[in-house]
Amino acid sequence: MAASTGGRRARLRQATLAEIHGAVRTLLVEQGSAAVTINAVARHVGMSGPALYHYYASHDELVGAVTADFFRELTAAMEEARDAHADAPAGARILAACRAMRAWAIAHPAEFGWIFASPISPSDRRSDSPRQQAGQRFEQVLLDLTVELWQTRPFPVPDPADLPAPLREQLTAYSANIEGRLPPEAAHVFLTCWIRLYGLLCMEVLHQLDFAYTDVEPVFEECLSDLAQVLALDGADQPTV
Amino acid sequence: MAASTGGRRARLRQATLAEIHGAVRTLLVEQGSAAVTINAVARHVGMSGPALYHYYASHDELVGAVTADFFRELTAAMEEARDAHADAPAGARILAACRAMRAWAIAHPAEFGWIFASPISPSDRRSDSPRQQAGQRFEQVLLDLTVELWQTRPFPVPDPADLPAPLREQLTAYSANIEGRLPPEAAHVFLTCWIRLYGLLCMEVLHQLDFAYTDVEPVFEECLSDLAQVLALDGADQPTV
DNA sequence: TATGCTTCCTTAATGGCTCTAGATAACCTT
DNA sequence: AAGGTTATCTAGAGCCATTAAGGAAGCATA
Repeated sequence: MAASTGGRRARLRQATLAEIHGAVRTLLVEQGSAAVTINAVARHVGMSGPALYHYYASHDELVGAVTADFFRELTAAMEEARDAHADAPAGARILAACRAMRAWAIAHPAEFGWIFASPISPSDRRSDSPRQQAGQRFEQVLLDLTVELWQTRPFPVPDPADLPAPLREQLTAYSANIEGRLPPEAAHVFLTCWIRLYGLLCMEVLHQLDFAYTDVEPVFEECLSDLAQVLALDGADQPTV
Repeated sequence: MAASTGGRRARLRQATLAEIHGAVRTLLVEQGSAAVTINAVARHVGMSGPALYHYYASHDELVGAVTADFFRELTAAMEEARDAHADAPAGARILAACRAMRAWAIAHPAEFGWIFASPISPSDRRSDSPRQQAGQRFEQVLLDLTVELWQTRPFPVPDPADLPAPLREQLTAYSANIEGRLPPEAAHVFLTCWIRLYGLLCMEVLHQLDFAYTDVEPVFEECLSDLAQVLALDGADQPTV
């Protein structure tokens, strides 16, 4: 192995990688997922086919790498929204991050499709793949914000005794998995909110709502205000429901 | 064109079509979406490649036809659950149909993936494609039940004046689209419930919840009881919330 | 400076795919 | 029996992913 950072070769390699990723994205956006073939990408960057195998071991790996890019870009957009008003309360920053997520998804539907609706190739199941790592960092954004909210102004949670045992066990495991930063019942509220938000976005981007809506934005906003209520973000010190 | 029904030829053709669909499904389930190629399907039914083009004009059309099958099978499963206790109140039958939907999706994840997460090929965008027609019949099941519920024991709806204008306009259009069987504000409640349910199922089947849950069933049940509350299905004549 | 290793790229080739074209047999109607 | 229809075949063009084998250029060290 040569110098992995800094050297001229390494810089050139990075530039080539960036060019390859750019070509993949262009093909995806302009001609759809099926147009992203090794050969087409290679042609696009002025190489001939097999040369790409010096950068990625397979078509799947290339797709996984670019999908990780998309994940990171989405994450960055949400972090930027979160940090735009760093002094605002956690609740406001949660909403900002959620809106940023949808804005990115709407602006980049093809990319979001790869992030979300991809069958997740076997090679990307291993948790050390770039794709999985980017996914974990993505999840952290809203989790971090929710933890902060929980610590500064805890939201109402159900009595754990009211949760069915199988659910409670899974929540306990998840709570441990995030190092106890949320207790199981708070994790439950977090996951519930997250599922509603992400599920709605997924349906919108996959065109499952076309039969009823031409513009999902108000639906999304209503979902957000539902969540604000669940998380007691309504400005008052205690919810006045 | 020869006789389109009844004749011996027509019967043979139907049998061949069924065999083709069966081969597609077997390949999909056992080896994944990518294994469903024209050639592999043809081999499976003992034909050689191009012969399939006498039944379908393209790979996309074949996939669309089988996806429509899946849609119809899912619809039938829900209708069966709905009709199993034809004398039960509409609310109970709604819940039964929802559970049947999830049961089918869990039992047939690959098929559900085609129904839900397929990019919807351009040829299937036309509303007369078998795929779209099956989709419409599918939507009707829960819509019919909700209409019946609305007529027999109306659920609480928001004041239309509280809905933002853009949303209200879309709901009015949708209400007209379903021939006014639900007024816009009731349609809003229906769509909201529908989105939560379908969105959750979609996330489960696409493995987007694996990071937190190993068994989504209790989450689904909690979602259902949320919906039961929204639709005031709780047995009392009026919700006691 | 000369030698050899590494990196990047090429062409050639294999075997798969979709889909078209043309030919052939078998079947149905008249 | 004749003519049209239907179902199938083989051949082939033009894609694709991937492997193999080799060449040129940069870099490092003797």
